[in-house]
Amino acid sequence: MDRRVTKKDDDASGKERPTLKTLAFMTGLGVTTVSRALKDAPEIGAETRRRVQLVAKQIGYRPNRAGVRLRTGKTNVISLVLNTEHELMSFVSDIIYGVTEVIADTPYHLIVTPYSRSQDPLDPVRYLVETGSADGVIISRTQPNDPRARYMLERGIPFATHGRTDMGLVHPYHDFDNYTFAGEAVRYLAGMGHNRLALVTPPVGLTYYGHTVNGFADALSEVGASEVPFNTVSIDQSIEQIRMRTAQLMRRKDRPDGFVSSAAAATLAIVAGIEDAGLKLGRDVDVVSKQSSELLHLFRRELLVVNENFRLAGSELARAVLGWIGGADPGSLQSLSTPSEVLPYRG
Amino acid sequence: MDRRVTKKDDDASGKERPTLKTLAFMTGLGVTTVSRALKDAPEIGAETRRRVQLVAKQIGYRPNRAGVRLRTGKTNVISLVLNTEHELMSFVSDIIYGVTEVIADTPYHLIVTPYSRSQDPLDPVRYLVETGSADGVIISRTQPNDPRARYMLERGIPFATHGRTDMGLVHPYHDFDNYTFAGEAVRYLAGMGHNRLALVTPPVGLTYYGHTVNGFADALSEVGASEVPFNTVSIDQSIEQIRMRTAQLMRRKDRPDGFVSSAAAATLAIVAGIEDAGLKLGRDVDVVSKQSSELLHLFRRELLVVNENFRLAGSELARAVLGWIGGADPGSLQSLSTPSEVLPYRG
DNA sequence: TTGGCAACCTGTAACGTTTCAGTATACTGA
DNA sequence: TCAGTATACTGAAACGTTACAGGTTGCCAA
Repeated sequence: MDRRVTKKDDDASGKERPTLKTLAFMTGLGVTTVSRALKDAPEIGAETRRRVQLVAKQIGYRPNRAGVRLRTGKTNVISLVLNTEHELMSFVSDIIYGVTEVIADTPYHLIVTPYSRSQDPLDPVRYLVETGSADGVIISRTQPNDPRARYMLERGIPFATHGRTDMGLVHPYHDFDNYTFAGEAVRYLAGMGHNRLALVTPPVGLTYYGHTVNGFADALSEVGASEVPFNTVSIDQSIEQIRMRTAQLMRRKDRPDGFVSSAAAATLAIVAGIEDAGLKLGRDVDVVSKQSSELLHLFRRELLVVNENFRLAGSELARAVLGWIGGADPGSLQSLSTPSEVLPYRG
Repeated sequence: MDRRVTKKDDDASGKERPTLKTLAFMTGLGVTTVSRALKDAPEIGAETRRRVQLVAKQIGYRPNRAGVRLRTGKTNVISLVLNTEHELMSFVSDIIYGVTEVIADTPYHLIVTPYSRSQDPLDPVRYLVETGSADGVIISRTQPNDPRARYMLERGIPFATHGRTDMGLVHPYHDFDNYTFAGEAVRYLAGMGHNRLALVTPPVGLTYYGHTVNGFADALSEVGASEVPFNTVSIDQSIEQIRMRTAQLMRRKDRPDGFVSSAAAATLAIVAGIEDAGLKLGRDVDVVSKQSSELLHLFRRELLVVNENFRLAGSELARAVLGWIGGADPGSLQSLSTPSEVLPYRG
């Protein structure tokens, strides 16, 4: 009387999650046939195919990820590799949302792989590749000569970078055109009559540092303005540091009359520093800043902003990796986002 | 001469990723023994155990996640379920970082499962449970009577909620003490001589809406101040809406002389609205606001802030789920974070 | 009639892991 | 001496999937 339900004969019970075996039992077909029917293999009769797919839909069959992964090596996972130590990167959530928007209609899951400042940025990437934990990887904080990109290219794992590299190697990327941004910012400030400009740069070493610096420099000479060196500051420093150094700078006789800032958080600090020095934004000095959400104009109306859409970046990056996984030419999966024009406050 | 490398005999080649079979071959033991030795099973001799573990470390053995998952059902995945439609939730990245901090030393991966406003919030949770995609789940935007919590409790899947429920059911949570926050804010404003206060509430329907409203109301009657109703506004409305409604409110004769705001982004809008109405913060009206990063004092020095640490929330939530997965009593995995005191600007 | 072939379908093995049900050996106590 | 038992190990099976190497029809051309 001890009738235990063994795994063998409860296929039709409907309580357990259905597998191919369940479907095979219900349709009277073999497991192989069912598997093929579900993926529209050509050697399956049209009617059988329909029947299987109907039943599968009815009982809510979903392939077991572990089974597929074990058998095929396909993980259906995209990994977003993030540095967790740069505090004010609120845009991270935008990128994540952008990515999830794109993969929502796919079988892919998004895993977030963190690394901290103390680690080699290559570590998490190496981990992902060695353990085969993802079909595709998205990295940010890209460098001109990026060991992670090189590594993944060698290992043949699809990836996309947020920001370009400069190694003569081709791979998918999405980037914001920071050269144009910095140039437009300079031209705008020059148009307002400013001619002593300071640049708040991206982190030294990242590719877009170079783009920004070049755009700034080229436009400066184009409009005949001069640069007030401000090399001690970059956007991944702390608010306090940026603020203090800005105040120092602004108390000097040869202070700038315009700033170009690569990030909204840094801009808050810059403005605080300007005001610490007893100067007034919009009168003594103007600031053009990138921002990723519409907050800067609430902060100070005098600010001049250029919008960067990180949700878009996330979507483009996801599309790029998926494209590469799907076999597209990596060279065709590169995109560059054009800055909006410089926007003053409009009440 | 067509010596193909078959899977059978390349175990010692060192090129492929090592498996238990590789270890078994190298140590001369059986696969079972190796498996047990690696997890410190008692029936393995001490010396064998050491030997196996040494070799495993040497060749960098890592268990194949798909194999484990298929065999045991254990995914080693925690899922963070997020609403992607609430734009200004920059704190999301803090929560993510908090979670990753805790799971960094574990075999767990973090997957981000999104849902949009149009969907039933139960959908993503149902998906996770039905497909067995995670060992544990973290949800936010918790409601007093939360169908997701009820569902997961029924299905017996470990989870933690950001925010409490009120269903008489016990489960792990982390929450910020918004009752105390609102109360302290009111007392502080009263101490400054304000007695006509408005509350910018959390989204109606979420548990902490109630906490906040109650803390506000109780403290109001305690200090003998009165409420200026501002029910048309809550913090997940758009900046523009909040700003406009605040301006409307502030142009009325019976305008408030103090605000308590539940989120930094909303506070920016409130201040903009106040200024739109031609009034001055710190003279005509004061605002106490929660914030998750140190930005509000840069925005306006007159603001009064209370800090809420979302990175801590993420860590606590991760600890809670892992604890439950590990068999701890869910009732012991609840934590409440106490607000800092109300902080004025200190130059 | 027969051989060939196309169309459809099937069983078996394998991916890497853990669990079950053992086996072999050495030691214990009577 | 011998049963009993503790210790240390092992092979086979199973999780759900896909790839490989067939198998069975039925039809057509020779």
